[in-house]
Amino acid sequence: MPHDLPKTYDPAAIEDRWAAYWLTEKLFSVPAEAQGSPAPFTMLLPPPNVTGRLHMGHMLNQTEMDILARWHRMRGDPTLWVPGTDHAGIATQMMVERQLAAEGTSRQELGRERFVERAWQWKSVYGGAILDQMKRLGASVDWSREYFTMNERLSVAVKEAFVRLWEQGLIYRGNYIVNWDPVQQTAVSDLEVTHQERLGSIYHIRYPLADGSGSIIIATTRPETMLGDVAVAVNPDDQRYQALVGRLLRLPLSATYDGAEREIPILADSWANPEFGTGAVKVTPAHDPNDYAIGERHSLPKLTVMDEQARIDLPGSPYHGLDRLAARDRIVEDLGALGLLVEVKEHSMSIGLSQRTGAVIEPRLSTQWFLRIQPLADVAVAAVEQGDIRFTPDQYRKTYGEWMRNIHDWCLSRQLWWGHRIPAWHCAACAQITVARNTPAACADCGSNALSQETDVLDTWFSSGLLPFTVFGWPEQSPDLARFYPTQLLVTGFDILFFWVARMIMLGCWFMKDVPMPDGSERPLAEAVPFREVYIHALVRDAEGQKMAKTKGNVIDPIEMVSRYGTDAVRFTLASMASPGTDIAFSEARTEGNRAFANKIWNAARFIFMNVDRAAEAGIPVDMHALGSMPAIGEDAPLEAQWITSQLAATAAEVSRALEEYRFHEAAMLTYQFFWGDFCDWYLEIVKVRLDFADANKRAGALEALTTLLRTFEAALRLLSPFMPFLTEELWHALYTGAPPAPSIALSRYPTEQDPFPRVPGVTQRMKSLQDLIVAVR
RNA sequence: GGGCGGUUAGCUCAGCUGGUUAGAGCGCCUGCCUUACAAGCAGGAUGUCGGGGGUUCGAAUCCCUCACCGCCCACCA
Repeated sequence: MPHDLPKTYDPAAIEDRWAAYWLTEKLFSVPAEAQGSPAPFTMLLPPPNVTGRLHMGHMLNQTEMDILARWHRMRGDPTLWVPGTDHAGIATQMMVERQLAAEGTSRQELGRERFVERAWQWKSVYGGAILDQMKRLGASVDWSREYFTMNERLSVAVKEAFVRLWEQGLIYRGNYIVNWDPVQQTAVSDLEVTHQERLGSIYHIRYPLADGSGSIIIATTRPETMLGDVAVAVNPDDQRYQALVGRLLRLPLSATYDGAEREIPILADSWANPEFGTGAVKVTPAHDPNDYAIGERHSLPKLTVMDEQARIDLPGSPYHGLDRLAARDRIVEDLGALGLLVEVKEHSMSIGLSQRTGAVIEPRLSTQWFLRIQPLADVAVAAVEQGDIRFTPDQYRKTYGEWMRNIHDWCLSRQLWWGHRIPAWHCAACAQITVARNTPAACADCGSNALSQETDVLDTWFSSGLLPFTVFGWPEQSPDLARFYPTQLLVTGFDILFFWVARMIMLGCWFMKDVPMPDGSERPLAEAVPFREVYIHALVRDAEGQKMAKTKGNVIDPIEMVSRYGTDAVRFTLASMASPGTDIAFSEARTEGNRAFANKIWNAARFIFMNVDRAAEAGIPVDMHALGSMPAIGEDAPLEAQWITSQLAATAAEVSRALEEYRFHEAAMLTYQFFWGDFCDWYLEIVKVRLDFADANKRAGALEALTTLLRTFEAALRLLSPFMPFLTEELWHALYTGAPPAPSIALSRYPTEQDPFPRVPGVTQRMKSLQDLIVAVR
């Protein structure tokens, strides 16, 4: 019997069951048809990496999105929430390599083809685990539309996007200085480099003039790069050096690999800062971005002196084969022996580290593929400035704008094996490049068939940046694309504002402006944007407000929390702390409190069901399905009935208002206060005395009270449902004794200010007097 | 070097566009197994809202300033 609930709420007993039910019944699948119906509410789930497990940040993200999705769905909006996972190039490749290392083998030993196979195996195991965890959290996504960023369909779209950009002249390939990760041996973008303040040394080194008439002292933090020096620059306005400009220096140590000491010029360049060091700066175009720029300005040669692993690459030299740091020590030593090391000082500097591997980034000259970003950035700036995309909190609009206005070309290529391979083919005969959607039979230039495909893959964020339209079938003009693009809202963390949000805006606006509207008209920018709104949430920290990190050992596993307190309690905790713009200090104590809240609701249901049963025993069964057609609460109804229904209406209105502005904490607290404070503490206590079915004289009143109680409770469950989907689903079905009016409470309607009960004016004041009286008596 | 956020009860945090005795959870104190719930009920204590100055009839809330904490961005050897 559904009314026979255990005394204590046990989430584990019901959550798996409902998660499976929502899945098998495909409750949240949305067809593309239904033209002319209300505008859909569409969201794209930020795809988790297939590298491992979900963390608290994912759970916060999914909780917020799920609350909004369920709320919109219950308000009657066709709601589509698309889930998926990301192949996460570097991150996944590293995991697989680590796994191989544990097996005593390596990527190189396996070869590209078999390595990629292994990566796919990894994906099916760990990608699957992540999806299972999402299901456990109750995310009301449309599983029929689930994607993986390297699926065949998405691969086609990625190639199409790349080829189009190439055809538009926006992609170029060239030898430029890039951020090089010597551990993964790949280029990474500026965003993938994190900077850390570290105390190092600055070395003052004497470079003698070629004619022996004197010397100049340069300052450097990376003496090993002097092997690739091609000049020394001084500021044109620097009085100290004006006479030396144009003269030649003999580069120390260069005789060891060049036969004789190489002569390099002193040149004037305003980059040299007279205030810094000695005012004279060595120029190494192949190993420093600033020096590269100087080299370009003065047409200097670019000498590469390090290999892919950041070892000195100068055959014949005593430094050959040494790691850059070992080489540094050796060079400093040698300079000292030569009497050319003038001074070594401690120096605090910002050092670039690879976000993924932690390796010190080595600026390196290499051939890479770039996207000319300015035209895309211009459109992306316009979209936000015109208000076609709105940020919450608004401060991120500014952050975004500043980044977008100072953007650099995007290095798209990665020297990895796991990822979308660049659709370009090199001709062995004429060395030309053929970029094509499908493997070309012959070189587009000379017709030779000696073609080999480019070995580089694309930056992961290139494919994920296309997702808002590729998930809906682009480049096909599919019904999904027509119906669901642009998406309504993106919910994500600030950590991927530039990586992902900004890229989606650029690529979405750029490609979609060329796709006509469903009626054939030209697409305005407001309809080309990938989403109309962005809600950016903060970080989930531990209870002490510390950032969670494996090294600190304070990482909280959401799945563990869920199995201990129930998904609803954890969700509610996150929601009740999710204030826009503020980090969340996840507190287990608070989660316990919310588990108590779930238990409170559970027991309120038990009390109500007990009375329904008592009424039935007294010969007055209540038909839940008939409650909707009962007259509304009138002025002749008891005060507490008028009051609780008014409170419900007011709360429903306020919750909706809070959710409209993404004030999750407020929405959650409102439901909490209504349910516990108003409904349980006051209303239930007062109504208890009326529920006397034994006394025939009181039966009419008792039945009326029970009716209002049931109607209010049923509406309260719906009010709470987006926040606590499992518990409310269970109780809602129980309330209807297993025969509910809809397959799920998620498909019922959200309470509004009018529905189910209109507010009664003045009742709050009258109730307040009664409450004051009762408190006084106590 | 730019930019942003924070500083409110013992702890973790709310307090939106300024308005009656500043709130929540947990913790603490007192009394209750009242037949929905001890993961509960009733009651209680606790805050010169970081310091200073200003605007206002009125400021935790707006402005200035100082202090401390945190974050983001940036090619200064």
